[in-house]
Amino acid sequence: MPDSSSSEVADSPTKPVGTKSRQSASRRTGGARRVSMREVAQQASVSVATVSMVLNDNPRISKATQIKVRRIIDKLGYRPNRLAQSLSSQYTRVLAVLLPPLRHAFSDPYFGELLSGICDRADRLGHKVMLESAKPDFLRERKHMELFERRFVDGMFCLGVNDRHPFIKDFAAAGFPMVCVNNYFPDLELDYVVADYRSGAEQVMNVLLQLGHKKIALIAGASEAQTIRDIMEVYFARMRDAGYEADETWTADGRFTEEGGAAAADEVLARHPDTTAIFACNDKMALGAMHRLMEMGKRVPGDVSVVGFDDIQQMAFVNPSLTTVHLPLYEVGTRACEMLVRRVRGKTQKVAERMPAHLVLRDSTSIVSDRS
Amino acid sequence: MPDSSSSEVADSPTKPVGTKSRQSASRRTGGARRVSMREVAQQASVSVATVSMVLNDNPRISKATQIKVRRIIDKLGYRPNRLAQSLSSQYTRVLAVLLPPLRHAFSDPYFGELLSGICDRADRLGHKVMLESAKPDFLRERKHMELFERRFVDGMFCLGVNDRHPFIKDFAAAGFPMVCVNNYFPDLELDYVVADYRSGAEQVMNVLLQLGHKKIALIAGASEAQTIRDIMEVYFARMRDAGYEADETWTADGRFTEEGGAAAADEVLARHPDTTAIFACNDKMALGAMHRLMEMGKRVPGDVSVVGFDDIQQMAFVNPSLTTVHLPLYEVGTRACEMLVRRVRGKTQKVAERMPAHLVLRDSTSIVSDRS
DNA sequence: ATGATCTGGTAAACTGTTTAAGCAGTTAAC
DNA sequence: GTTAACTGCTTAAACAGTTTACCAGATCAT
Repeated sequence: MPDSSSSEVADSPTKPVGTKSRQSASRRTGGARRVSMREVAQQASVSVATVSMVLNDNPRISKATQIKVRRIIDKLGYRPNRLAQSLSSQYTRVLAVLLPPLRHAFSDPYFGELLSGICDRADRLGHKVMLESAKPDFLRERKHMELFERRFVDGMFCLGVNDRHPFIKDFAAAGFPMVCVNNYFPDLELDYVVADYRSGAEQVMNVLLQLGHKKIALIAGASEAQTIRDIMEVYFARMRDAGYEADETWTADGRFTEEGGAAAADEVLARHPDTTAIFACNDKMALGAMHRLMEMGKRVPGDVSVVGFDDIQQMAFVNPSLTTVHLPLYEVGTRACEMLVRRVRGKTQKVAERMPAHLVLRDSTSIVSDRS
Repeated sequence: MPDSSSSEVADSPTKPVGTKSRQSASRRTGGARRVSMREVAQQASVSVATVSMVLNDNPRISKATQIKVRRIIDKLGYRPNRLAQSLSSQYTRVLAVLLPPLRHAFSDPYFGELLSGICDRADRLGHKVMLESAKPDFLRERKHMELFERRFVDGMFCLGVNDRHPFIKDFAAAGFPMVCVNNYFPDLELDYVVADYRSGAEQVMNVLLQLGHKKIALIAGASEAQTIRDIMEVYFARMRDAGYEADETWTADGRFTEEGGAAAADEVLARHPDTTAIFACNDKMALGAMHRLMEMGKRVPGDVSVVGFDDIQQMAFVNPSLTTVHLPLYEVGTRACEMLVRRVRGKTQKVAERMPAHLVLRDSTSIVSDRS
């Protein structure tokens, strides 16, 4: 080592290093010669530091050197190794998306739309997106923390979390950048971006009440999520304000699935056969409920109106097309991404954002029929 | 450097290194002390190589040393840095999924289901999954190659590619591990896993013909995909065999979307108002077609039977529930993942696999009505 | 003429692993 | 009795970058 540095210049410029790295490179990438910074530096007769500075547009490099080095880079087809960059810079420029461990989480348009927004913006901000599923094992083994501790990622998005997921406190405690997407925890100091569920619910209740409905059932999802509780609160408040009956018997848990929605519709209609409207907290449950209603021989919206939430793509094409609340999920995703990146870069203030939702009136709702 | 080895033991074990790394560690992770292998080695009075071997369960390490080192690892809460591991080992254990740049690609249950299978299996095989969208820019800038060249990933899945995507040849040419998911290129030597579209199409044609349909239209997607061409071939062959009319006028391109399916239904019915059955190459187009038919006042399946392809989750809950071909998309995903990992590990033989598809008979199909 | 400042660059330390080579002592084989 | 193969570990060289401290020469003010 002590003498190799002195002999470095004397050596044939291409031979010694070239031979070595050719061996190690060919070990994996059959044929595709791997070029390192060192080789670029040698060919350009500058130091690796200079090459590094050229790549990072450091103003201390002269125009002439810039051009000289860039020419060699192009000639050799050099690409900086991202692992080495990350190891050195401490930034991986990778963000993780933590999805709930539901069987169809990935194929759920709700998560897909959020994901879509996240990915698009991440790409534009120069970040990669990694997918993780919050399986019980995953959390038990603290893998969500390992992602940071082992320098896999710079930051994380949490989708579909709720009060039964105490793990989300871990990030804040350890100071790891995390943004909660489309859910929030009023009593925790966490960054979040949500759609305005409350306003969405208000709009639904307004239209249903205006259409003359008095017997309105609510199909909720897990009531452990704050956004769902927001909807429930609005529902109960507006029913009470209007002077109509509304208690636990008018609600059922649909677990956010089509099957659950169908079962919940059964449940509610068994208890209140005179129900004239069903308000589901997401579109999948609404679809399931609608399907079950029709199986029961009820007409939608003739006998029962149905309203969903989320406005996922397909709902404009089902029969009847579904009245629902449009959530700007894509935008929630992009916004969340911007915030997470900002947080990764060191911003420390808590961020919280609420994005507008609006009702989309389609064919699954109508004026209450008088004979009921 | 030459004397530091002799003084290493004499030095206070915690002080010199500890001080240095505390500084650099605190630079990012506010408070969460970062522990490196070096510190573990020091505390355990062994070399870093030994710690490395302990972690990798190298049999040359004695039981006693194993325990001693592991105790220190636990005590310090040490986690190996994945970047350093990857840099050294040349394996990132990250796989990329390349999705087509469609507006709703992520929220499309078709891709979601494939993705779900890929992610689950990748996780079990110790790999992470990264998402990429094959936007025009992305390909033009050769980013799909950069992913490999810059050591982001070990391998790649290509979903939703077709003949208009010449870039997929690049991987094979450069020797980068890639598996084509649910599509294939008969004349290219690429690994792939597909569902058996041909058999699925046979089953559809069988049932439609058996139900007495003679005027069957086909809504295709991009005919640049081999799997779609497979369906078309089967369609034409079976129509010809049965002695029924079938030419270009009986087909339309639905671009795989609901809107496209609706437009295609319009097109086909304008040309052939006596159509009694529509066979769509995916469920979204089938849904769009069904919706349009009902808007036109046609009854499904009373006037026109509709069959889809893919069997995505929702289709059991739309009205009427959709008869479709169930593709084992989740399993295609898992299988593709197994193959890619094997390929990354050095397996060189070309792999090609076809997974069985089966018809799911639901309410959107019926015997042809005689009055048409 | 001389010290201060600026310019453009280099050497070396640093990020945190893996792994090939080596080493001293023991045992087995020829 | 020499060679060979273990054993359990260490050393040092990779891996491929970033960054900091320093340095030689040019410019400038005094």
